Amino acid sequence: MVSPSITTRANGQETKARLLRTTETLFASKGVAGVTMRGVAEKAQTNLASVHYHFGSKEAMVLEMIQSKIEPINSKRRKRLDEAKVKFADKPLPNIEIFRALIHPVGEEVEKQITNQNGIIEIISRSFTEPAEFLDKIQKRFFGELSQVFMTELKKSNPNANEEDLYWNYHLAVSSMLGTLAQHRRMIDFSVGKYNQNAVSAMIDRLIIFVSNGFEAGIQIKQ
Amino acid sequence: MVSPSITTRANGQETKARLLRTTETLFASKGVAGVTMRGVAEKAQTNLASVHYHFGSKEAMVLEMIQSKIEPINSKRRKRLDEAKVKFADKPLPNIEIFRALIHPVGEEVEKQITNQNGIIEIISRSFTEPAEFLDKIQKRFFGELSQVFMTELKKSNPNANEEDLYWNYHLAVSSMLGTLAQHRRMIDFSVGKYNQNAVSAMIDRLIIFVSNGFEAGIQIKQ
DNA sequence: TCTTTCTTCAAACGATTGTTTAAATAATCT
DNA sequence: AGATTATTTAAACAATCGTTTGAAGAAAGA
Repeated sequence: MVSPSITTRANGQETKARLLRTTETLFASKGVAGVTMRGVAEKAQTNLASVHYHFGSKEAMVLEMIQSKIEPINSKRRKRLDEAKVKFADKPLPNIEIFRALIHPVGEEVEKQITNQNGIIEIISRSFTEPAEFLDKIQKRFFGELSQVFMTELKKSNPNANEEDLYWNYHLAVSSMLGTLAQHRRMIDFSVGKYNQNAVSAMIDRLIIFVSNGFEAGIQIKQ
Repeated sequence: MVSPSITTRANGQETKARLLRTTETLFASKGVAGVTMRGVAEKAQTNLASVHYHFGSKEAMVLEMIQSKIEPINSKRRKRLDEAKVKFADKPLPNIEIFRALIHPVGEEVEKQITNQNGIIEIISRSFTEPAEFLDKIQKRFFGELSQVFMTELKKSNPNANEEDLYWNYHLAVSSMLGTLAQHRRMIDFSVGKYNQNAVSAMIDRLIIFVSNGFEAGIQIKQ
């Protein structure tokens, strides 16, 4: 028989999606330790074993959820970088354009969520305040290759800079970005009551300026 | 068994110190989740229940250990700030002096440890890659009051700056510092084989420049 | 010495965790 | 339809954790 689209049975894919959403919520509010197989199963209104059936393990489930959240951002990062290259027509990019391509997509993703339930910011934030073994996996998986792309671009834009300086300050820039995202909840204490999506956007814009200026101050010209 | 020691008995205080050192080692290498009461007891060659006897709970034990590591750094931070005030004789401090007082003591503490076993950097790093509930306690306990001191000083040094800009960029600076310390292991990938205490010192110096320049770029002058 | 206090010990408690098993149910295919 | 596959279910497994208990041991005070 046909018409598989009209029939809306609980065909596993739907359950899986429901499990991922639940994982998202739990992870955003309590981190990886707060994601328990039983908790996910219960909140997603299914059985404990079916969670293993769909993902194989807890770690695989959480990583798949994180991937679904970070991948779109990384795509935008590459896209933004490419657009900037076109715009500047093979001339070396200003550093701030490179860091904008790296950082701004995070803000865009935040704004995309009208119903700002389990914010992407919370996901990212939690991702970088997790026990180290977990964190390492995330970094290698979602940040390794991307870093090389951006590092290459920074070299092009700063051909006369000491290479060691470039590496160090790129490291500082990325660490600052991650640290700021991870620490974003501290902001709530500052901007009492005013914490919203605009506040996040403002933070992102400020972060870009902060980071690119810090970066440029740190690289010295050869000779 | 035999002649435990010529000098003293195992009088509790000694056991407690031994437990704290063990906690240090485990925490530095595996984080708070890697600190198990049984593991600590075993490595410290004492009994499980005696760990509770000395600390009351696991959390209290870990926090006491962290406190013993962070307190000296915070003392140095205040001292450095006071010294700078004296040096500049009531004139407003350059921002970089303020950030140097905030950040440099971390590097000093690293250099102090000749036998660089469970480095202070690892402790701090782990402290900021822990589940959020734990992290919040650490931040409030070891960073709340200190932040106000430094914020006040920044206001004095930038009397014409927009106060909102000051808050935001101080937040960015602190987050960058914490993020960099937390992410320090990424450096190992960069400086293969060359990762040592000098590398940490170099990182600290670069971080100070990075942060103070990022900060200054972010604050705009009123009118 | 006797007594009191501090410290250590073995053992169990109680709760939670990720994972696996094997049977039951639902959907799909021939 | 029947056979096959995909999914869900209840139940148990196995391991780990922080904590508590009550008694034994050691040090210090009287």
